[in-house]
Amino acid sequence: MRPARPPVPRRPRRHDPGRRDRLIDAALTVIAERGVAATTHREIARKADVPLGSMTYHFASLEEVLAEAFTRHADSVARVFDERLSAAPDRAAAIEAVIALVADDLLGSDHDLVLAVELYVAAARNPALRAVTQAWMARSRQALERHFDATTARELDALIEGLVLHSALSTDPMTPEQIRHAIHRFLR
Amino acid sequence: MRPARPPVPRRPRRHDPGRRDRLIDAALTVIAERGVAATTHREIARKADVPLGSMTYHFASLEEVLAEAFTRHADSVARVFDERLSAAPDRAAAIEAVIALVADDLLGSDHDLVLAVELYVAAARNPALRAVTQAWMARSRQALERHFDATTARELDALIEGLVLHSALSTDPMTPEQIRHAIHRFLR
DNA sequence: GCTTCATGTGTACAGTCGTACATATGATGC
DNA sequence: GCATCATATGTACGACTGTACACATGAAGC
Repeated sequence: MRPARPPVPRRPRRHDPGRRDRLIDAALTVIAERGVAATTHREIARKADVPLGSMTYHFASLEEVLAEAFTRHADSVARVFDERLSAAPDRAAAIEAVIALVADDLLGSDHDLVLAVELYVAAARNPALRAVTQAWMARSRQALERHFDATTARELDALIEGLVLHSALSTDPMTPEQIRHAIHRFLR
Repeated sequence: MRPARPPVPRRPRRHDPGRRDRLIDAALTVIAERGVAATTHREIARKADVPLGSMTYHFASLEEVLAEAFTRHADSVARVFDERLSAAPDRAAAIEAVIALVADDLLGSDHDLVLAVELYVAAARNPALRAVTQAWMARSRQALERHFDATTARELDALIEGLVLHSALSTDPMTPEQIRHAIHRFLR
């Protein structure tokens, strides 16, 4: 008799609803840890512990994965932004909310920090991602406009961006007190 | 007789001193046009119109090319920064110099804009490039300190960063008047 | 003029990539 | 139970990558 075909260790099929979601999360993890440049089908699949073929089944292209991942990330950051600001009863509280946003939420997590910058360069080349970025910016500006006039909101948004980016790239990041000082100075 | 080996059109050897410099410039062009991710030995060689082998002769690795390119770019931007600010006789002129820097130099050239963001993400993963970024930041802060105290210089530097980045990514970039307004507001 | 060797040129190689696709399997609706 | 088909899995393919390297050539020093 012919020997049974050699025992190719085919991994058992898994019932895995929500795998697509997990893949998007895995993609975000890979982007944050390794950068968009190193974010490949294979790397994401490895992180999520699924076979390569699963990527092409759930996504039409790598671009689609990136777009979905960044959209999810921007949504989650924007949500925090909204919550912090809508919880502020007055302007003074709003200023504190902004300071907390920058010092705690944005600078508190290297993860988020890197994701933002990665999104920026990706957006520079990819129209779909540029749309994600713009929706994100519009949303945070809108949140600021709950408490500040449109011009102030726009300028403040830019200042926040600068403070975060500047701190992110510095070996000597600004302290929360320095952040507070800069924001108060602008809004004084 | 054996036919002469088919006429492989070997390109004539060129006497080309300064080729290494041209390659670094070509690398900057490729980075600006296509992004770090698409910046390959072959792409740079094509842009500079030299054979692939020339890349590995002049540079030990692609990383080395990127580091040299970004260093050159940072130097050239920092030089403009220095010149604008050292030409300002007083604080009022310095403020105008800063406005001109942002509105004309930084936002005036998509090229420079993209290079800055590309450098930021590359720096996030590459220690050599992080050093380049930090030297650049230190230098621009130092230029600002000709006219402003250290704290103001640092905050202003961050604001500039934010204004530039924010405008770069927006479909609706700030006008020079809006830039002027934001900077005056901060320094008022 | 001859030698030397820095510089210039072409090509090969092994690895990784995105994507396509053939095949397997079990949850679901009947 | 049975059929269906969305989902899961493994693999193949051509394209492109960084890098190594063999060979060519002519400028520079003697």
